[in-house]
Amino acid sequence: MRQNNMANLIDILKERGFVDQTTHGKELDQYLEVGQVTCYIGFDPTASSLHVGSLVPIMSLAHMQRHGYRPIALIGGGTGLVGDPSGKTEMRKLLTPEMVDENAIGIKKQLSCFIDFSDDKALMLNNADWLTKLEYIPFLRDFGRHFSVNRMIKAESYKMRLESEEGLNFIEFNYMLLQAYDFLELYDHYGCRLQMGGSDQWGNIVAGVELIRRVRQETVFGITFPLITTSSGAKMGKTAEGAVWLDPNKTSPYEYYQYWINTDDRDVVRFMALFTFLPMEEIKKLEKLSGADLNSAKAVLAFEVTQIAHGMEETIKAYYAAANRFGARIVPEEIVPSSLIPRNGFEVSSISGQLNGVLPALEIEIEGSVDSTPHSKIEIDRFKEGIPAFKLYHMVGLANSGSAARRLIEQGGAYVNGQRIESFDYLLTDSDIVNLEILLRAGKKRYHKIKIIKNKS
RNA sequence: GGUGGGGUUCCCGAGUGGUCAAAGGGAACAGACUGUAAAUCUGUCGGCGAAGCCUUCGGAGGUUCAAAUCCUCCCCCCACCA
Repeated sequence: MRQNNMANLIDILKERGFVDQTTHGKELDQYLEVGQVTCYIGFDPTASSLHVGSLVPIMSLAHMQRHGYRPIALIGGGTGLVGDPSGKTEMRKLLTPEMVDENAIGIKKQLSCFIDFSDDKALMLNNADWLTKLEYIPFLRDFGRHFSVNRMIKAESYKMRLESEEGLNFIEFNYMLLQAYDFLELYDHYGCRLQMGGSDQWGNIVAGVELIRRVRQETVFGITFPLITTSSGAKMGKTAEGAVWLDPNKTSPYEYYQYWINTDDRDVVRFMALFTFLPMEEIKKLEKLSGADLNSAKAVLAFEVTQIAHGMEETIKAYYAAANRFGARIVPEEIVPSSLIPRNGFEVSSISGQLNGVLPALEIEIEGSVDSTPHSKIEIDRFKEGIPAFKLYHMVGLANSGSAARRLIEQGGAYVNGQRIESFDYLLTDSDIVNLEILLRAGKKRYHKIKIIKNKS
């Protein structure tokens, strides 16, 4: 699926919806045509995992690499100690160096799923390596003098904070200089001439571009991505449970798949362009679809996006779990032919045949546990005297408290093995066990399976 | 350091002694409708096996039969002045 035609990368990124602003227009085009491009994006180590909100930068680096360019993922181990105020209404909690280090490790691992770091085809660096060694006075004298406070306070990225109640304190105000210095460092040591980032990073990127012009008399470039929101106006990747993480331990592949399959109709095409590598010609054809016809496109989207983050095996499992629960979707051949999604419903034979050669080992896996519905294990003895439904719902996490579970049940949103339960203290006993399982459902689409195990003894 | 304003339940924000688990809005959850979509309408929205009781209004004390509301000290934020 590698696209080796040398269509201008900018055009490709633009076509797929990655570009908000760029510096320099033509000169940037020329730079990208020469090849030998090294570009970087910074990632904040504010958590041990990245989430869906970081997918745009990640995918853009992946595109860079697919075009033979060398991406640098810069972990903000140093800048994370300061905190970026750009576009934020309030100050972030300062991270301790220990937290930053720990988070950086998790992020490195995740980026490796998207970008190939072998043989220096891409680099992963941590700006703590140089930022923490800076000395204050030399830094101020060498670099501080190149920054105009007058200009800085006019920057859009600080504006929100300057106007807010909370204001902006000095440590945060410094952030821009540090990020500019990063760019210089990467330019000096790795020949990196392109920085990319979210649209809130514009000010920081331009600061780096100008610093390098002043101290090295060289031109470097910047590209920003648009802030991706869903059509209903929310930021990407937020659900009731919080962020949608890329770490399978924080957001299971099943939940991840479900997040994408629940994409708003209006977002399907746009998201497919941004978050998959599927060819644009095929994606564009989907624009004609409307209404329920988009559902098969959503399945493709969920399948592909999950596959990129979690691999084929986990994706198949999530696909099966969803098919079992909500019915399989037939995905016609003409819908995004490049996608490997099973197209004939969910007969195992049809899919394993299709995938032969792609992932030979998979066939065995499919026969086993293909269902990745969230589940927990409970000893059979506990059902001898029975467990009240609202307690069970609380226990397995389908409700956050006993009260929430009562409400859920009293409002008619609780189902045991597909049967709505009428009273909050309905007693679940052995008679509710089917094939050593009990299937709980909350609302329309949250499921939890209880697997019955023998008593420990 | 001085003066003034502020810190309320997930968020915004009302509340200045009992009628306050705390208005209103948003988010969220459930139901109806549906396509695992959106929009809409209805209900719910601190905890407890639910009777009543317990915890909550920056923190710690105090006044009072009664405190988010009054007093004292402390912490934090903002504005202006220095």
